Amino acid sequence: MSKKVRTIYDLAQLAGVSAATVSRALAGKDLVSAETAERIRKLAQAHGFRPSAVARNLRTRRRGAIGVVIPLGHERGQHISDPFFMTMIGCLADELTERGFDLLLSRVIPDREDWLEAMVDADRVDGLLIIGQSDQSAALDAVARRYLPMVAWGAFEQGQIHCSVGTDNFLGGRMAAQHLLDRGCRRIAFLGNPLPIEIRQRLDGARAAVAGAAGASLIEIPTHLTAELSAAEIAAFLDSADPRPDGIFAASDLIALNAIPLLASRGLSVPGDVRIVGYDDLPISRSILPPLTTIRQDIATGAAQLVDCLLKRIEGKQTGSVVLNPELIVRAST
Amino acid sequence: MSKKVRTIYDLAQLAGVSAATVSRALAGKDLVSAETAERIRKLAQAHGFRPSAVARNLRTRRRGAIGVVIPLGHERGQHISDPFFMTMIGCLADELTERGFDLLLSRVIPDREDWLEAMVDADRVDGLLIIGQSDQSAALDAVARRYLPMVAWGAFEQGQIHCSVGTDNFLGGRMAAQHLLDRGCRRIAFLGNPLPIEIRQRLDGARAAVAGAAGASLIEIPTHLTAELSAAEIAAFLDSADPRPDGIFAASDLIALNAIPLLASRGLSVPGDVRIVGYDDLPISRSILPPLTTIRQDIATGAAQLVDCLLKRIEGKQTGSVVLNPELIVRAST
DNA sequence: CCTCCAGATGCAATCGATTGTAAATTTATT
DNA sequence: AATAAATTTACAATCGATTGCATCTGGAGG
Repeated sequence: MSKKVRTIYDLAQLAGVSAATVSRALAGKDLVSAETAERIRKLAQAHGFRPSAVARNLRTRRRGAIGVVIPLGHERGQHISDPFFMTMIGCLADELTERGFDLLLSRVIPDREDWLEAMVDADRVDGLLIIGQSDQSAALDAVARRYLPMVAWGAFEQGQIHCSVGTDNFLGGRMAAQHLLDRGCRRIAFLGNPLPIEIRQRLDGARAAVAGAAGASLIEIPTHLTAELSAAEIAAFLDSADPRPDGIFAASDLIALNAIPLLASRGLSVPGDVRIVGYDDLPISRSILPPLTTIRQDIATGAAQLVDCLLKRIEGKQTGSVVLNPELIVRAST
Repeated sequence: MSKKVRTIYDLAQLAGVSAATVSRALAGKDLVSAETAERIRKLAQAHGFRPSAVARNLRTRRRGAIGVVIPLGHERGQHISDPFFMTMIGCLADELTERGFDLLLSRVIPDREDWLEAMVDADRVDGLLIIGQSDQSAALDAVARRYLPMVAWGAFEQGQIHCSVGTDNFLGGRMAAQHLLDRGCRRIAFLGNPLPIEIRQRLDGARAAVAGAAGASLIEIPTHLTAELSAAEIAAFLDSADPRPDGIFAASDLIALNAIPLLASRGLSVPGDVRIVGYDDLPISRSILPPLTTIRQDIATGAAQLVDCLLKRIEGKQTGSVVLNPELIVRAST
């Protein structure tokens, strides 16, 4: 074995052609004859040669990578354990690799205001995906004015400048509440922190449904931001509520998961005494007892739409925002 | 405002110096006078100029990015919803950005054998972190022979070639079982699929503890690979076991979370009738009812160690594998 | 047998920053 | 004042691939 083939020049020498020909052969251009191309490709394979992505990126002015910005949790943990994000990342990774892009992951650093500008100026990626805009809508709009290839996951609001892809949280909330009403519930409790816009929209949906049902009322219980820490608040509500609710709409499955054992420990059966609906359709929601009725967001479709929009924008086209429909999954908890 | 400053040449012209000086000033080298450097830096700031990372990478032969390989789940979902990975990614992102590296995320594509080779040859990253080696130890060893900057999270086995960082699963398993024994349990059930090496080591630890206790026995119940799907198997075991176990060691918190409602629905109280220990110390384990006793892996420390090892290796130094100690967190479930 | 054309290949500039070394400038020394 | 020493700055090569344009080759057509 001779010395390692590092560059297309090495390979060109081996093949007895010029570097340009090697480059074209490996890129699959039709300017080289089929047989030469084949020979070069075989040679590259044999020597385990892959052209340097960095050099290519410099020349072609394309980065071959998409930046994905996610509110990743650590000890201080906000969404730290929400499986939703993990699933989303997985789906995005699939979509992006399929289209030949790498995935550059970034943490949001909340204490710096120019995090988005910095990302854009660093120019290491062809586009940006923002997962979980929460309350950054204004920041996104500001950047969206001058930077096209950026799409955000989450709520759609009238008047926003940036492009977003997400499910219709209002509709989802209404479906959940309506389902409880259809099952005969009349005193419905909403568990969740309405500060993030997505949650507020779900609450709005629930309000709309309840307002349309005779004799029904909605009790709104703001829980802690972090689902895991909200158990105490839920317990306090359950012990003080009089009369007790006969239906619960939890703004996320994680909250429902916290609530169910609390109900059980108070001798309340699900769905006998209280019916409960979650949101997200986490995998675990299917296997707990009783299996949880929930509103499902199709994450795979969402990820595909995100990437579609982004690629269109990378090509310079404008795209509108996408609002997907959520789906009611009925299980034993109602 | 004149036309956009895109390159150091543009900036050099503005500043009335050469590109080389700009480059050095921005890089903070001491070859340029302090005042010139300051002037250039101000100018760069004013024009929102950042030197191209791609060009720099090409010249310096450094990539400024670390590849993180994770078994990301999608629909077929294996670890799809395990919050452990999300937390790990978050911690790694912190450690890496702090040290000036980007995080390039990759999905494992299980059907291709050369996934690791491809990653290495693509040469887009300075090093690789493998999270969740599961059964790929041999593949890792093969690559480790020729590729230094790679560290894997997970189990350490005698004789492995590659560098790994992880907690002592044997010790963790023994601690969990010993804790149950100390609480007076004598018929202990182990719930978990022992195929992944990490789980097998936990089982081995549990065996060792039980073997050392008079009159105690260990019942090994292999559950489904995916924690979420294992409920049926656990139920089947609970209904057939005679006598019923008085202690349960779940190989992960997720499994314990599945098991607890099953126990409750059979009229078995925790910890009155059955004590139960989990593994991982997920955030939700603290807030369920009863709060779960568990074995905690310190993910933050693990992530820091992973990055430390990797950076040493990028500098060409050898490093040994690191085995961290797990910690028993006692809560109300035992 | 010569010209022409199309297809295949090579030349050389280019992407944007880094850096060894040479040149220019300033400061120190006698 | 003249030279040596030290400090700044500029020149130009380099990283490795891409690509417009020029060149070469071989066969068709006249």
